[in-house]
Amino acid sequence: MAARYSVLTNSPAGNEADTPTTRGATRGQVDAAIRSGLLTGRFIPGKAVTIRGLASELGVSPMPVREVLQRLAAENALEVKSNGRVQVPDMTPERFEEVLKARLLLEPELAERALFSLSKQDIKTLTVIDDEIDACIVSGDAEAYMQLNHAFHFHIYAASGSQVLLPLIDSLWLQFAPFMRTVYGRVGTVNLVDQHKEAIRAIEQKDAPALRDAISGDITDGMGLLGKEILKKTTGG
Amino acid sequence: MAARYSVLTNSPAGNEADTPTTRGATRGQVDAAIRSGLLTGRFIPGKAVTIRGLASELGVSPMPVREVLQRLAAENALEVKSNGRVQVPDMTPERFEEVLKARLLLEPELAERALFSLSKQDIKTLTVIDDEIDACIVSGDAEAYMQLNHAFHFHIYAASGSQVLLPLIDSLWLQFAPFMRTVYGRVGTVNLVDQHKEAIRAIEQKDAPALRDAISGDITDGMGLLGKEILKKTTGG
DNA sequence: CGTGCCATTTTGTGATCACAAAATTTGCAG
DNA sequence: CTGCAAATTTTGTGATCACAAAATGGCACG
Repeated sequence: MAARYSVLTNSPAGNEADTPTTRGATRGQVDAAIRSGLLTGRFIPGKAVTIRGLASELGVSPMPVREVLQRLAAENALEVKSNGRVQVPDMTPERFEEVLKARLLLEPELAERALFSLSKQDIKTLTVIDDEIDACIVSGDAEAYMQLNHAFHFHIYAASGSQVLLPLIDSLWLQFAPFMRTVYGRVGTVNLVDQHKEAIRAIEQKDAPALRDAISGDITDGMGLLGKEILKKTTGG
Repeated sequence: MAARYSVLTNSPAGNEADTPTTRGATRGQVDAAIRSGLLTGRFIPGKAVTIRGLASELGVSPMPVREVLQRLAAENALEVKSNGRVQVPDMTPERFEEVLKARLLLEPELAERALFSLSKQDIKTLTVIDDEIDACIVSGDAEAYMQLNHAFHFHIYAASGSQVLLPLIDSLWLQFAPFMRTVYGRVGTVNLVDQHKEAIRAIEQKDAPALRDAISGDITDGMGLLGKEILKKTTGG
């Protein structure tokens, strides 16, 4: 069977106007594809991912996939088992509690650092994103919700220009996102509440403590309550 | 010149009692070698590292080096520039301040989590390490000092059994270690003071707040004061 | 019908190759 | 001597290959 170029690659010889000069373009596309898949929950925790499988699915050789998988394993988004097999890590209560703690330590801090770099245009963008999030919650589109929730948070964080804290938070999101997707698949999205509007108000008023509280509350509401409950149930039965 | 198997590799065909079953042994050795080199300051910030260079230096093919470099780049220990070149990132005041902040947020927390897992044997080990550190400070052996200081901190942190916070802190150390090495090379090690003895005492007495303070103080003393002063000078002239 | 064993297939790993882009050196003209 | 351009070397990238270990499936035997 001829490898059917499925997703984000076209003919490998004819890219003239695309990104011809950029070194490592293929790797970048593979990285973006897998990363996006993890963040929106298209990879199931515990499921093994194979180099050749992803390579043929993306229409590229195994080489760039190998490198990207190593990258993601280094960020603890994927797990390399002792036999070399790569899989999406299973969530455990301990891991979950640690991710929650780390998020609560780092994200409010980075949000505050971004506060005075956020323009009126940014506020408008955040409002648009939050409206779309509300629509996804009622429509029950978990994948779109996750993508937009990520966009909301990282639109704030990215404004900080951070080079250290931001990658750490990136790693955290990659770790809990696949698990949260399974949670939404089980309990739906209607129970979701967010403190995004409080966050937007705090940004408008340049109120740092309020922004910290909103981010903390959003993390606790969206992740803490929901996830802890699920983990209790799954470990119990 | 024939590639002289320099460091940690022997004949590739005769490993029977070593690690024959372990998958990815070569990559693991390359990873350990480069990581150790970064943590002890054998790589200079701003200096480019080449795949083929490291490969021939370690007596392996470029393949495992490529993957390890991608891993370390994902941890922000190395920087992949737009032309594909890989180099040790230069330290900037902004980066330094962020690393310091992140360390102060994460490391006291992880130390506290490890507190009740630290045995009397661990305390003895820490005491031995700290004695060796004192010897290195007076003898001026910066490389050994850095290796031991890392060992001291991570012997505590590792006891926590953390799977999330520990890798984040790992990434932070890889980011500031090469820079700190250049600092010690400039101002020497005699000015170094550490709060390791206070930390050991807090562990003995299972005093969590005291341990947090000791770790925070150690970070501030060893990194904050020294590094900020250096960065001010270098950016000023 | 269950269980252990063997053949087959899948998969990761390390090595090598070909190519293009980038850096470096060389050479020449002003 | 200086500055620019062409040639050479270096370097990263993607692809393919060979091999070993692991997983899978089927088959025989109890």
